[in-house]
Amino acid sequence: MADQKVQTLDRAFDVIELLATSKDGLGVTEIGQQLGLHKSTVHRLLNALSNRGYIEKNPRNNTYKIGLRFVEISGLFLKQLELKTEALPFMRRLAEIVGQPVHLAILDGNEVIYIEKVELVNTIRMYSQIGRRVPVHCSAIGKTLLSGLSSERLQEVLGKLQYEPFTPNTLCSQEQLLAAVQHVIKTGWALDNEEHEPGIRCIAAPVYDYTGKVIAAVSVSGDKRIIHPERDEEIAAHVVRTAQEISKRMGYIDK
Amino acid sequence: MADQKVQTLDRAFDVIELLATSKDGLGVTEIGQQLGLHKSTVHRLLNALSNRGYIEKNPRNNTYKIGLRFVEISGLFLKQLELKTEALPFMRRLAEIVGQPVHLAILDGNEVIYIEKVELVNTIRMYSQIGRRVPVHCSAIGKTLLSGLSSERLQEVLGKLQYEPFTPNTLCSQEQLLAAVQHVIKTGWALDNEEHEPGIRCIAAPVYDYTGKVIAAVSVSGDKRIIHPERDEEIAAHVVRTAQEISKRMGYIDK
DNA sequence: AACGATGTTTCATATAGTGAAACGCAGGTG
DNA sequence: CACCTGCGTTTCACTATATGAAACATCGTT
Repeated sequence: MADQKVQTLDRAFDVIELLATSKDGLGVTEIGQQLGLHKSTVHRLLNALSNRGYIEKNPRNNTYKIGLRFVEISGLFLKQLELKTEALPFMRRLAEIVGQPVHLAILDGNEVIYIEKVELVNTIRMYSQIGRRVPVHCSAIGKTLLSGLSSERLQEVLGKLQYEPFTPNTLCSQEQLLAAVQHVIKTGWALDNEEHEPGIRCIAAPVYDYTGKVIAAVSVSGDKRIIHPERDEEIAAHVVRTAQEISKRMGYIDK
Repeated sequence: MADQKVQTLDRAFDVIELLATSKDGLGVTEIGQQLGLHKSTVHRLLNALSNRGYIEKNPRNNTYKIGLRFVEISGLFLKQLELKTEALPFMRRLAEIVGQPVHLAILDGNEVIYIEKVELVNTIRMYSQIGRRVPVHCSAIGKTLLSGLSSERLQEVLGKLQYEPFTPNTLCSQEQLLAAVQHVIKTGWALDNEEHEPGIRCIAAPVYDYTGKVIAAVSVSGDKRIIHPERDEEIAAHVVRTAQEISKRMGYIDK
């Protein structure tokens, strides 16, 4: 049966999860009392787990806490995570919810590169393609990625941009773009209000990894009649949640 | 017996550790073959672990990999780590190896604050005290902590320092201090060559946490006849190793 | 010194975990 | 299309492992 239990494993992880939420470490008897296990059972499990480093004993007061081996296993796992692989299921779900194409992109120098894209069958064909570069200053994703830069690096990038006007709405100055980036920092999401293509609006949010850095941005794009200004907050909420879920997959630890 | 095994736990963690070092996920039969376990045993363990999220199954190709629950447990643990608690055993060991007082300090604005200190019984009494602030520009710890700042923040701090000369060796200019900080970045450790107290030399190295940021510095201080220039590389190696061990405890993931 | 609580160890016993066997399924081949 | 192979999944008789009651060791408190 797929949901068959293994009693010893369940007990061991009950112990681990209890210790993970306990700040000061717990003793054998205390753990047994909180989990309804005999103290000799707890003692045996703790010994086995500490032999492998998943739990550590404080010999001064005979309390146990989570061991470094958890961090090591987690680190091994995080190191080999592939953003696109982790992101895809969440992007698909977002595409289904909003009914519009979803992109994942990163910053490369002063440009945005799309690295993943999900679109449903009967949505309008976006010009965007995986691998395509788009300008930072007039994309929601660009502003989002800029929001993750240090102030110094941001100034450097802003100073190098060309501010080519694509539409009447394109932000054409450093001041305007800086204000937009600050808005992202404040609200947690960015808007492209027909700034790159006439009739196309876009909403994006940042993706973080375990170091707390912005590593990518995820976005929804579509015709202005669908990504209508009245729906901005609603759609932004979906995009932000998707970005948060991807961040969690990448090991981001909430403060 | 303290090293008594719990077979089921050991088998489960063998599976976990195999998956942690396998990039693409493994199937039931493959895991069984590599660990010398029957595939029905492996299947049961995988099911139990995936029910709790410690392992995840890829339903497309029936392979298993480490699950997000490991990252969550690790995150819970890392969030509540206390630097001083984790650092103390390593500081004690360093003090025993070098035979001199060992400090742990952080940056507070433009000053260094000692937050922990270990000294052996018969070492010379340092003026340093826990809680004491010392100037950034003429301490090994100060230069180490400066090395962890962004370029912009570093310039900001360097611009605000007073460069009060404590000894003939004190670095008295922004250029000198910047060069010293760049030396730390390059070599991984910093030297106070009688820059703060006549006759006292000091060697420090940076401590990182799981985000990859410099959160503290650890140092050894002593009389110049003991912390002799001829011993700098040797002592620096010990200090760097101690800082690396503390970093590892704080969840730092090596690249 | 006595007591109480906790941690540690022992060992008889019950049951949880094991693995052999069988079955289901998917992909490859002729 | 039928057959074969390998893998994943499930079943169940059996036994080896994990359990917990009891005893012992240790430590802090009175």
